[in-house]
Parts: sequence; structure tokens; C-alpha cells
Amino acid sequence: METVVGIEDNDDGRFEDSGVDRSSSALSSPKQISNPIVYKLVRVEGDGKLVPATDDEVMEVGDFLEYENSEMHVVTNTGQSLECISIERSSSGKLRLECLEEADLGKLNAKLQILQKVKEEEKHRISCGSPVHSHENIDSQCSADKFPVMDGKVQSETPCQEIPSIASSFNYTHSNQSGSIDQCSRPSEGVIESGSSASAVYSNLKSDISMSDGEICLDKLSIRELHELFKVTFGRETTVKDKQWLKRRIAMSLTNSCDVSATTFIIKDNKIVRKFEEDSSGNMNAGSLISSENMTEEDVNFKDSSAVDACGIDDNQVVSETRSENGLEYENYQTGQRAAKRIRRPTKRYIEELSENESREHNPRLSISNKTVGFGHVSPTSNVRPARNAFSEARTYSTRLDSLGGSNVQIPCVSRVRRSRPRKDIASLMKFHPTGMGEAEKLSNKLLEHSSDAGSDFSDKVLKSRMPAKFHQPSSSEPVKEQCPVICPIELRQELRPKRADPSGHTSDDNNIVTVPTAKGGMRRKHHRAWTLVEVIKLVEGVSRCGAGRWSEIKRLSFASYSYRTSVDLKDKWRNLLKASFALAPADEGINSRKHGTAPIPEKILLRVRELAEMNSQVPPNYSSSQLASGGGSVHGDRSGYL
DNA sequence: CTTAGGG
DNA sequence: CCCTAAG
Repeated sequence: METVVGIEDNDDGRFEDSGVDRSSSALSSPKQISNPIVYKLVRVEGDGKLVPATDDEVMEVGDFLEYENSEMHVVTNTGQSLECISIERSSSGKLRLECLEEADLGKLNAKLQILQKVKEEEKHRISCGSPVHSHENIDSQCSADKFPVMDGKVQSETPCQEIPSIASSFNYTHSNQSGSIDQCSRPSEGVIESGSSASAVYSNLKSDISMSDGEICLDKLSIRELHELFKVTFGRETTVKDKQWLKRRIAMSLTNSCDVSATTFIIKDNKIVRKFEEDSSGNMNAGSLISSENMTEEDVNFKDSSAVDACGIDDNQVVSETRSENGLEYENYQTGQRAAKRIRRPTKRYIEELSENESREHNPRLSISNKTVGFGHVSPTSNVRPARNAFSEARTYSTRLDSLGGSNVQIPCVSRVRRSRPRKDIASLMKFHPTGMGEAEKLSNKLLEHSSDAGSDFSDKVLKSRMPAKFHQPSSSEPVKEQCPVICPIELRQELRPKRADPSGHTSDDNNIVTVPTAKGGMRRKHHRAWTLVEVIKLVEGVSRCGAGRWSEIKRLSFASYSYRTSVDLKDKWRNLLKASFALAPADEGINSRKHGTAPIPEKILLRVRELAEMNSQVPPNYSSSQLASGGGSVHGDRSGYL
């Protein structure tokens, strides 16, 4: 698939065209939306110039891209979702990667136009003192499709399905009408209701959306209003009651940009411009205030749910959206929930246990929205990463060729993407608030199967490993944290890297080890770190090379990049392997007959293990020499003679 | 510190 | 995985 990149310039807050012609896009041809997205990686210079990303830069985010790629197509098909990534590297030379849907800008502007139109009409109506309809039908089913579209451009033949956001934009203003075409034909009708308490909602909405102040502040909208807006935007109703979610979605739709804070926009000269840091503090306050003020009963449940950072890295939602198109609103909602959960604020207890200093920054949305990027620096629970988790939940199986002992073996690879994900923030959090750890874990629970702790792990064995590994994989698989117990933004990238990407072996998954303080004062590893096939293979190779028993050496040679896996671990694993290899019916010679549920370790490997074991006479007398020595020949290039 | 074994 | 006793 091709690639696009939407670039966005932070400095003037304006959308920058990334070379893709957007002007012609959105409004007219719905096709464009379904067209493949094209991405391009560029860097935004300080002066706002776009510079093609260098290879290095690309590399830097390569993992990220890899990650996205697989999902991208899904998104593409929806025709309406957008996938965004935003990576910023430094304050000065920003490396930004964004994927914007081609039609986004156009769409956006179209929407604005519509809005403006509406607004004008409203004004007109108001000035005329036209009566206002009650909002009796606020929740009416008024389907967007039924309404005539005012804007000619939009009207054209935009399939509402495809671009509901546009088609319904207008509708939005009067969607609350009972759905009668008549009324609808009078666009401004019903929406405007200045002063009427009955339709306060709408008047509110109106004012909020109005551009007089040149600003759309989703924060000010109530749930209901958000619903409306949502409907307008996406052409369908939603039952989701999570405000944050709604806001985010709407905002995303509006800007189609990822690092939208879902909060505030400024409209300038018919262009939507984002509001940036300048007013961050203000926004923050406003945001928090509003969010609590406007909270309706329905919201209560989500009160503490913080929105996923607006960065739109939430693929689930995007995907789910497509689904809900089929009426699976529930699912949509669920996903939304999940999204919220991911960054969901810790439960009360957790919060309580947090120190005050933390509490303020605790709303991820806020913090993020104010830090255009602030990846790892935001609140502990907000993370961009988890978004990927759902995705990674699906394991991808594949086979790869691995050479073991000289022969090629087809090994099934389960890539548990994102099996563990060291969240620096969490790490630091746990470190500073050990008591809160339990909660923190609950949070990351399924998502972060192995939440790892960088902070406390420097006290662990990792320290002991004075391996040169550090030089092998500087930023990825090393316990760098030792140096910076707090937060190492540098390492963030690492998290993007899918696990075991490289069969060659030097792919350690993450380096972080979760350790928990033990009663005796020592540190204890918390989770089992499943041995991956790669590791096993390396181990076997190591043993074949150095001989069983020289674990520290093997560790040094083959596991330098695996900061966890101590030599003892290797030994233990080997022991298990031995057991396994011999457990496997000596009669069948490994051809098959493996107990179900047994580790997916390929026979060949076990065979090899056995072989090695034999060579080292670690073999139980019964199974000695004979069968293996001969039969095993098929498996290896015979490195015998090592030990 | 590294190994070997038991738990 | 952890713990510990032995080189």
C-alpha cells in the first residue's frame, strides 16, 4: 500500500499540506475516500518546512510503521476512519509522522462551510424571531440520509454511507426535528432556540458550534449534544455515553488529525486550526471544569475515565467504526469502552495512593492535549501503546526458516506482539508508589500482560549482567533504566517494536523485568517470561557450542541481548528441555506423539536437545547412545566434538 | 561468581 | 522461577 503522510506543522498550528492534493479531495468524490491512502514520512523543520525523512528517521519510526501497516488496510476500507500516528522526536527538529486521510482537509473545510451556512441561517432566523421547535424529538431517529443536503458540493452524490460526516453535517443542526422533511427543508429550524430553556441544549450547542468566537469547544457540549454532533459527523446515532470518546471521535473526524486533543479548535479564515500549547493551561482547567460540570448522570460511570490520548492511535476504534456501520453500535461502544479503559484512570484507591503531585496531571487527555506529543511523559496510565494491545491480542502465526544445527527447520512462530510493554511511566509510578502497584497492574492487566518495571529493576539481577550487550542493542534490549530510573523517553521507540521481529535472534523482546520486592529484601521476578522459540533455539545452539553447564558463557554468547534470562535461567530451561526431549516417547523418535498441551517446541529442537544431551552424557542410561546418535544425524550438521 | 539441584 | 549449597 502506498503511503501518505499528513504533516502538520506545529508552529503556526495550521494544517500543512503534505504534498497530497487535498483541495480537490474531500468534497466531491467519495471515491477518494476509499482510495488507498498514501503515506510519506517527512520531518517538520523548525521553520515549518517539510523535509523528507532520512533513512535513519524512517528507521526510527519504522517499527511503528510496521505496526501500523498491518492494520492500515483495514482502516483504509472503512473509507471513513483515519489512522494516525504522531511521533515527535525533539522539540527542535521534530520528527512527525502522521497519516491523514487524503480527504480529510477537504472534508473538514466542507464541514466548516456547512456549519457556517447553518450558522448564518440561524442568525437569520433568530433575527427574524422565528419560532423555535421544541426539542421533543431530540432523540428522534431522524436519519441523516433523509435530509436534504444544503451544500451543493456535498450534495452531489456523496453517499451518506461513505461520508456521513459531510452529508449529515448540515443535518446536524436540525436533526432533532421529528424527521419530517418539511421541517428539514428549513434548515435552521428547531435548532435555534435562543433563550428557550426547553431547548437549552441546542442553543448551547449552537453557540458552541457557532463560529462567532471562532472556536469549537467540544468540552462544552453535553453528552447529548455530543451525540448529535456525532450523528452529524458520522451519519449515525451512537449510544456511547462516554463523553471523552465522543469528543475524541468527533474531533478526529473534524480534523482528521491524530493528535487532536479532542478539545479545542480554532477556526480561522474558514480553516480549522488547532489550538496549541499556548492556551494549554487554560484549556486544562476549562476542560476539567467542564467535564465535571456537564457531566450528566449517564456520565457518572465514566467520570474518571480519561480519554485515550487524542493521538488517535487507537486502531480499534477506527476499525470498530466500520463495524458499527452495520449497526453494531454495541460493539462500537464496547471498543470505546475499552479504549477508555486502557487509559482509564486508576481506581479511587489507586488515586488516593498517588501523591498529589500526580493527581493534577492525571487526566491524560489534558496532559496530552497540551503536550502535542508528550509520549512517555504523560500520566502514568495514559499510554499510547496500549491502544495497540487489542490488536496484538491476535497472535499471528507464521513459520520461518531457522537453521538449527545445520539443518533448516520450519518453525512456527507465534509472534505475540506486545506481549509485554514496559511503560516507563508505569514503571516510575510503581517505583514511587509501590503500594499502588496492585492497582496499576489491574489497569494494565490484560493489556499489559507483563507490565514491566524499569524503575525497580535496576536493583535486580539485570544489574549483575554486566554484559557488553549494552553495546549491541543500545536502546532496545538493555536495562538502560538503571541510569534513568525515572523516565527514559529514549526508550519509547523500543516499545513500538514488535516482538521477535528478527529470527536471527538478536531480537530480544523487551528488556524490562518486573520485579517485586520480596519479604527478604531481595527482588523477585514477578512474571513468568515464557521462553520463546527463538530463545530456546539460541539456548540449544549455545549448549551445542559451549556445552551444557557453561551457562554463564552461553548467556554471554547467545543471550547477551536478553537482559533477563540469567545463566540460571538458561540452566533451568535446559533442564526442562532435557526433560521434555526425553519425555517425548523414545519409541516414536519425535516424529509425532507429543502430548497435547505440551510446549510447541518443535520436535527437531527436542531431538537436538537430546542429541546434545547425549553428547554430554547427560543422558539417562536407558536412552543412551544408540537410537539418538544415529537417528539424530538427520537433524544436525553434527557439531559433535565440542564437549 | 558460577553451578547444580531441589522446591 | 526461586533459593541455596558447593566449588
